[in-house]
Amino acid sequence: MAQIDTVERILDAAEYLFAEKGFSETSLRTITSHAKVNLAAVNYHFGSKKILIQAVFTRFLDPFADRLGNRLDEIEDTGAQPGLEELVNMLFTEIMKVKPRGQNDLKVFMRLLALAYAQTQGHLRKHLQTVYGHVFSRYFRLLVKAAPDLPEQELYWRINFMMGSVMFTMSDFDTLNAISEAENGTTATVEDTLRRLLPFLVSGMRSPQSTVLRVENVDHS
Amino acid sequence: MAQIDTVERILDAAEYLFAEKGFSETSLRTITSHAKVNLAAVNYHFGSKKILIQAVFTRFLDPFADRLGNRLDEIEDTGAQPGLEELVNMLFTEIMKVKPRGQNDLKVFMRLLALAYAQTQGHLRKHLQTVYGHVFSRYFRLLVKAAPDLPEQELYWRINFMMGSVMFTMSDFDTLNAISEAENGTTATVEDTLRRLLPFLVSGMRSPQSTVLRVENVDHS
DNA sequence: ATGTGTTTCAAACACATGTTTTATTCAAAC
DNA sequence: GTTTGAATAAAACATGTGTTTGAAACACAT
Repeated sequence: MAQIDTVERILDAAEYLFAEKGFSETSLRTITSHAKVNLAAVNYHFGSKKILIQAVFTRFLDPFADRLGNRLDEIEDTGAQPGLEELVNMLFTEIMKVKPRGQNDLKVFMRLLALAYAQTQGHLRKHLQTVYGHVFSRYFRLLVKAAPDLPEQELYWRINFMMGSVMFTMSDFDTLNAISEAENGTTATVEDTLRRLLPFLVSGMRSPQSTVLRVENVDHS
Repeated sequence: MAQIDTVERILDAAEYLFAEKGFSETSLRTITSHAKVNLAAVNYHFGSKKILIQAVFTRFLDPFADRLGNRLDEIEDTGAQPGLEELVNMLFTEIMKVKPRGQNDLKVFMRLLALAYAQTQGHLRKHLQTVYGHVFSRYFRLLVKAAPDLPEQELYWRINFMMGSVMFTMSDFDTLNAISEAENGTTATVEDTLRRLLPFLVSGMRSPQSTVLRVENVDHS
């Protein structure tokens, strides 16, 4: 094969540009010219733009899900019962291990994840659900076991509150960081910010239920 | 003028469809046919699609910002120093007062807000910043005063963690609620979920700073 | 060298988009 | 009744899109 890295170059450019502008807003022509590749190469190698989008996610989500799965295996093997902080910390650690592709880095990874949620790209959500749903279900089950004894639906929502903090913060990281620099002269790395997130999230998960809602679920002690 | 409500009908349809699919993914033809209005009406009444997008936000953000501003005036007049929980509660209360337009409701409002952040629609962010930046700055300053004595940049990030939880949860509310129903047979209203958010966020804001940042070291190579 | 299957390339295709144009309709003012 | 200006309608416009085509270039085994 000539130009063995054509596929990789397309993926690198697509990854970067998707994170920058979104899926619909990034044309194949922008991608291919940025990757210094012929326009037809995308449809030749991938088949369609939809499949290219999925391929971008697969490339960094596959090893991520694998590593997360291994961690979960270890936990189940040792029969350990990790606590809330330990679990969140584990997830963050695996997130930070995501390998930068080309000039792309962790921010791109996080922004793509957030876009996958926000942008109503129906096929993408379905794709990610069927491919990675199993691993995340396992992780969620551990979270449920580790959480303080709250009603299941309370826990469910709190987990999503957590996800929201992480997704939003990371996807808008560059903007937020720029504002931070302008206002108090400090900048942060993605790792710094994840470390800041950890106690925030753990405290949120451990917070008492709102009194209004606790009415249905009275504790007479 | 004939058909006095043409503008309103366009705004109703656009609001609903933008929230459903996103801005780039919603064509003017979809909007006008949904609003039972001629295609050219959008450019005649608004000038361009970009301006239509901004108009959709202005219509529900103007009264919202006004009410929030009034609340802030009251606080400054009385010289009160509201606490964290009080402040967040105040914001949520104002959010829940946002009037449904046509068949649209609070979910549409929240989803549009989240889209404004996620979708890199540069002109929108700039527009919202210049029009509503002042009110939100006032609110943020109150938050800073109400927060426990943390370094300013710590506070800054935590406020954004909060925003993330709210935005993400509300923008994906329908999906999350559907999953909740499938898994434990319970559904929630937007109001329920905001009430659940309140203690979660307040606890997060009050969490101790992590002294030892115990995220494992990672080598990217 | 030759032949073969793969990859690249320029061009064209079919279609959807936002926008503009031109003509028509309509309600109210004179 | 006529006139005037705004609102609507249908059509065309210009452009950008994802995709397909068919020929050329290429690597490589025979």
